[in-house]
Amino acid sequence: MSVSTASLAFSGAGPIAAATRQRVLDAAAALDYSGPNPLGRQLRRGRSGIVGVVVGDSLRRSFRDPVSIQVLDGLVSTLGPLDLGVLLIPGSSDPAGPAVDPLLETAAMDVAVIMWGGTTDDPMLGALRRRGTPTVLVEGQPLPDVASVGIDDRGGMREATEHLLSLGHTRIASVTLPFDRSRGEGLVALDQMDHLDWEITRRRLDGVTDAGVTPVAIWETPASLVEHGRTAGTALLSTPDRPTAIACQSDLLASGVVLAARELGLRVPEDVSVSGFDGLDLPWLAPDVLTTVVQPLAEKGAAVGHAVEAFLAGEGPTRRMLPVSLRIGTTTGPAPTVS
Amino acid sequence: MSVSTASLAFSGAGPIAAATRQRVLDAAAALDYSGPNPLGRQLRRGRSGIVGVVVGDSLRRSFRDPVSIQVLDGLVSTLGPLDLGVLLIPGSSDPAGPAVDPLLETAAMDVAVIMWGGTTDDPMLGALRRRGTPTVLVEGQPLPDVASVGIDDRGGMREATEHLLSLGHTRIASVTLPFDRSRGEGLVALDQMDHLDWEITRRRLDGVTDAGVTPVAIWETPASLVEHGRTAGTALLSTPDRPTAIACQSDLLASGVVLAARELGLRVPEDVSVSGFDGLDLPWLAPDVLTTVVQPLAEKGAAVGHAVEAFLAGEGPTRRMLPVSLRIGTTTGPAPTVS
DNA sequence: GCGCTCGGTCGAATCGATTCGATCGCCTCT
DNA sequence: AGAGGCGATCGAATCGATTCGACCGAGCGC
Repeated sequence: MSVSTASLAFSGAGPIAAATRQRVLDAAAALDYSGPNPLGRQLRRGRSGIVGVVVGDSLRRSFRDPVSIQVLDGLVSTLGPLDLGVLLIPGSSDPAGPAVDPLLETAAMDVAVIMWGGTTDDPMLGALRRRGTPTVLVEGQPLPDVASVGIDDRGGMREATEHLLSLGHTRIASVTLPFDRSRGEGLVALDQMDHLDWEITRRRLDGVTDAGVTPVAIWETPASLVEHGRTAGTALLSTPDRPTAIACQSDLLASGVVLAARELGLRVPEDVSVSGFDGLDLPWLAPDVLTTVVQPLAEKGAAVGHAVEAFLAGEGPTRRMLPVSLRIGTTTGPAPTVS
Repeated sequence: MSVSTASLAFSGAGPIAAATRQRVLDAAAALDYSGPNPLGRQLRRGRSGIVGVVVGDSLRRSFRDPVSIQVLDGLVSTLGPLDLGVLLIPGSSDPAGPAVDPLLETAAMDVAVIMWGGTTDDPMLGALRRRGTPTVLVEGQPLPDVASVGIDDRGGMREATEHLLSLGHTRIASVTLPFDRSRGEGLVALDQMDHLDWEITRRRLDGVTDAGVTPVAIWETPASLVEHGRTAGTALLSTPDRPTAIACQSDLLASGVVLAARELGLRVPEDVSVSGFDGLDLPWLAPDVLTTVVQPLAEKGAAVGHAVEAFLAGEGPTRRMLPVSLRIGTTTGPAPTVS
């Protein structure tokens, strides 16, 4: 029998007699041949069936972030039925090392996805453009030739800030995500605002401004983690003229701030109000429920999946912005009356 | 110029004149050819440079587990320098769906890794054997032809239990990981012990027995998550003759039990002692520090990486067992005097 | 001056599957 | 009975890079 017949037998497509098919399968079993070699198939098809996903910077850090996880989960759920696999690509964690992971340069992938599509001059984008790999950017600024998926960060943060204003707060501080790749930690002076290079941080900060608020303090954190929120909260709430409300750019940061407040003997929300961003479930804050801007995380992953699908269908880069909504919990309340 | 010369120019191997090399690169730039196509290279090499990793069952659940994350991180760190990529393969989460993810059957991979290498009759192992893909099993029972990486679960749990014994505890309960794929939740009667199919759960339970203890209650949880620990703790500590110590099979479960105890108004460790397993940092338990069996998570990932490396070097399946150590924190103390 | 050697370049085979067009019977319709 | 049609099978080209052996010219030693 010929190779072409065997191929027909395995693929199932094309006209083939049942008897021949069985004969091929028997022969395959005898030679313990276990189906077509994926590499040959991929070369012929010109498709690897693989989507490279750059998850934040270091894996350890990204994977501790429930936000990334849930988006990734939504993405995988969408890609699975399309017979696409997800190749994990570490972002550049080590400033001394290469700017982009070698996988990004050499691995076979049909489409690349950059979660946390960060800063404006990202070298990863250059590498992908050079290779001609279609790219989906999550939470980055829109670029020509690059598909993007984002949420209404700015509007959501504006809404949260307006909620605080309506409760009578005037001394509002902000705890933010990193400003740039150097990931500083601490108070940001007004004259340092120009090194704000991370798109998502900028947009969420702009939302506060949109509500007409100038924060009494801006605290930058190196990553969205509870411990950094705790550090920020401890610092911000230990000052004599402490803020009465703290708007955080993520739920993990916010929950750290709440923990810090509790440790300092402050009541939430009677003494200080705290708001977050993301809409996570935070069981360890129980019985408190965080006031937060809820973003549709699984849908975001699905939207990324659809953007990938569109690329593979030969359509151009797509652009999608998902809505957010404010969820009012128990961590925000009326501003304390001045004493 | 010829294709072979071009290949030499790009690979850098083989004798090639600098002038020719430059000419090739210029021509490549002119035709905007961006280096060799990975698929052709892979087909020729017979290697895809990809390691398929099956992470627990559903991605959402696995990624909420810091243990998986840290092992995965250690693995990626080891694989990166070897120019190997990690392909994420969802485990079988949906009992109605296919037993193994199609990726496991069709994706190109040089080696497969199964984290949480679970139950004895795992259909994934069959699929991989059929394909002839070398396989590394984490926390599974040793099998011929399959490399394995594990820790001394049994000894560690024995040590933790002996620690509780030395504090005078006699009424010791156990909160366990899932027994089998059905993932029940609740008290396990003694006559149901035979459906204990998950290797890791069995070994950790055996460790308790090794110390000479018969648990006064065994509570099975569907997954290693804080909320399941809280449910278990609430149930076990609400009974009139409650245990004075609870040995948990994971830190997340243990932290849930501690939270439940606090909610019930019980003091830890004065009223009830709690021990965990894994050695995670649990900031939300602060200022308490969990007594736990510490396992080297990043090293475990690295060990998996080395097992992969050994396979690719043509060596047979390797086997590795890593040591654990007991870390005594503030959540265990002398048994309360009987009233 | 002749031949040998070595650095550099080129041809061609190979990895494994897919797929288009061609071929070959056999059945059916007229 | 002859011709047309259709279902089944086969050949051969193709995807793109790697690599072994062959080949060619120049330089060097005898």
